[in-house]
Amino acid sequence: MPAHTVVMPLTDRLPIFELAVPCEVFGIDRADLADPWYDLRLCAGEPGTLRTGTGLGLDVPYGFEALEEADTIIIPACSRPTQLDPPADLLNALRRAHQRGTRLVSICTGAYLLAAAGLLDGRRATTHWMNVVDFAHRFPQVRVDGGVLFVDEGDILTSAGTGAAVDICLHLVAMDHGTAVAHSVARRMVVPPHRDGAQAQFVEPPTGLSRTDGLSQVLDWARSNLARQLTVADLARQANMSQRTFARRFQEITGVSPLRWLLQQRIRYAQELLETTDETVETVAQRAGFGSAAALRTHFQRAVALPPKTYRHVFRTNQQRTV
DNA sequence: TAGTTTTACCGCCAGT
DNA sequence: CCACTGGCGGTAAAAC
Repeated sequence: MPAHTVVMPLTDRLPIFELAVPCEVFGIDRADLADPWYDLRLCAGEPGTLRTGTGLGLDVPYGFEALEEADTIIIPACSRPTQLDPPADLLNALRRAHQRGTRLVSICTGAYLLAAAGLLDGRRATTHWMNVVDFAHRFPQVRVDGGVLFVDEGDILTSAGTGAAVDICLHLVAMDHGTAVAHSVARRMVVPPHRDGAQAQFVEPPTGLSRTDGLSQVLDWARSNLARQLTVADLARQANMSQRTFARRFQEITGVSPLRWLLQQRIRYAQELLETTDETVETVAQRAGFGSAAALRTHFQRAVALPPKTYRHVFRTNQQRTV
């Protein structure tokens, strides 16, 4: 099987971080986790040296024609002038790629290019929260959601600012190679496992700590006690809050309701068990805190779009030591 | 697969 | 007045 080709079109004066994250995830050979890993190519429209927003010079090996061979195109953040007046040849290349069925992914303000190409019309999308108002004004046909880390529409994915680049890249790895591999990459990058797309673009208040602290302990506790079939009432008790207040704070901080979050954790743990053990679906269901295998199947099918057994079959094939 | 019981969610509002 | 908590009840969702 040839490596999945990821191509990133770069534009002048782009910020460096959103460029660096996909390089870290896809550009390093991680054949020990999944073989082959990805084939990452950087391309640009302008000949000669490209500069990042901070003035660093980049020699880019490919032109935009490289986009034609991409399985996935990741559009990193771009400078304000590029947002307002994107290169027409790049927009055309993106439209053609979309027609071919290429997976398109934007990071941060890269969403401006997808929107300018008309590819987000009528769809849900996100971008950096600081740009949401401007974006919505410029592209009223796009249903922009400034409250999530990323939006996965299947063939087109858009992610929020800066740090969310990590989340969406790991999300792509999880879809292509399973959650265990994505977790390994996260561990090597020394970032938390992987946040769900629906999670809020939560920004820690300047004074920090106290607001989230009580809750994050409860989340850790819940994650390590999944098998106990915890209810929302149990979590509220653990947090020392009334159920009403707990639900409210939970929603504010994680962006999802308590039960949704619990289900996400259970699904994710079930995925990991399916990938890394030979336990029966019944046992996996128990260990992940589902009341029955039937309940696991229902939720698993809805969240992952595959039945548990099929999922195991797909992702156990190249299962190996994960660091 | 359908039907019943239990649990969660969220707007509303009163109390601090 | 504001900011927050927490109880109630209708509806939606999950569990059985």
